[in-house]
Amino acid sequence: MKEQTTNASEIPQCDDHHVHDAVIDELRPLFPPEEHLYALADLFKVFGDSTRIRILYALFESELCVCDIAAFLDMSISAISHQLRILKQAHLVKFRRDGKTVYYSLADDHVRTVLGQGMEHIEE
Amino acid sequence: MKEQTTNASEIPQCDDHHVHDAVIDELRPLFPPEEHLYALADLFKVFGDSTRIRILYALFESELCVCDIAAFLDMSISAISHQLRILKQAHLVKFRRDGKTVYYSLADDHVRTVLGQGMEHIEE
DNA sequence: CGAACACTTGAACAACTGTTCAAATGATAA
DNA sequence: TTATCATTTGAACAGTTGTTCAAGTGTTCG
Repeated sequence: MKEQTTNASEIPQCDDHHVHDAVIDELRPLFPPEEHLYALADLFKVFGDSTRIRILYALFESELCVCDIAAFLDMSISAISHQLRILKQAHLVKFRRDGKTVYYSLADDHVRTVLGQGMEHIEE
Repeated sequence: MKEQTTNASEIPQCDDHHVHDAVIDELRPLFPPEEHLYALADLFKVFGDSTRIRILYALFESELCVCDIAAFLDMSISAISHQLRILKQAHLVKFRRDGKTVYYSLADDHVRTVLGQGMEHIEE
């Protein structure tokens, strides 16, 4: 049985590191800052829910109010509103208020690009 | 207090739908098939974890064995192996066995593109 | 003002997810 | 064969997440 390291500071290692150490040493300076990687994971986490994906595609062509999105996706207004807050915090959607109604739309074309890239990967 | 629909088949709706109904009717035929949207969310879900993001960036330059990835990211071999399985299932990484050692690498350039697109969104 | 409407928010709960630990598999060499 | 190394796998557990329900804003109009 292989010993497992419980403490993260004890680095697990292969017994003979031959070439690998060199590759890793070259890799380290090219590696993005940890904070960027966490931010990136958080961004994709927002895309990683089917309700939010469906909301984003609903907004693909034009802005919509919360109520319309809920009707279109056949979900409760509350559920949609909660998800819109998450999309808002991630700067994937923006909104404007007109009287009692709040209209949401995609924040920028970047959102469309990311969705498109992902869809390409799916469809191959 | 607003009534909430518990049953998803009862569609919540704004009282006056004025223009919105027309917009939605135009939207529906353009909307991607539900199965594509679920697949897309599942794909982004895989990107939506910092460990997996770090693994993918570790593989950005060259293939690595499980043990090297674990050493590089300062995590247990078991944890890395579990995540590699998820990445494998999503066709984001591929692998080859050489004796006792298993080498993992990015499945294709699509992965690099998606990561890059996401990173661009972060850095602005 | 008060009523009605559109939306937001907080708490609660079930469902899901990532890591750990322990055990198993696969491959090589003695 | 046995021993050892590299990796995989399953179960369990804590932490996270999405939806619902109920209550709360904010806006308009009479």
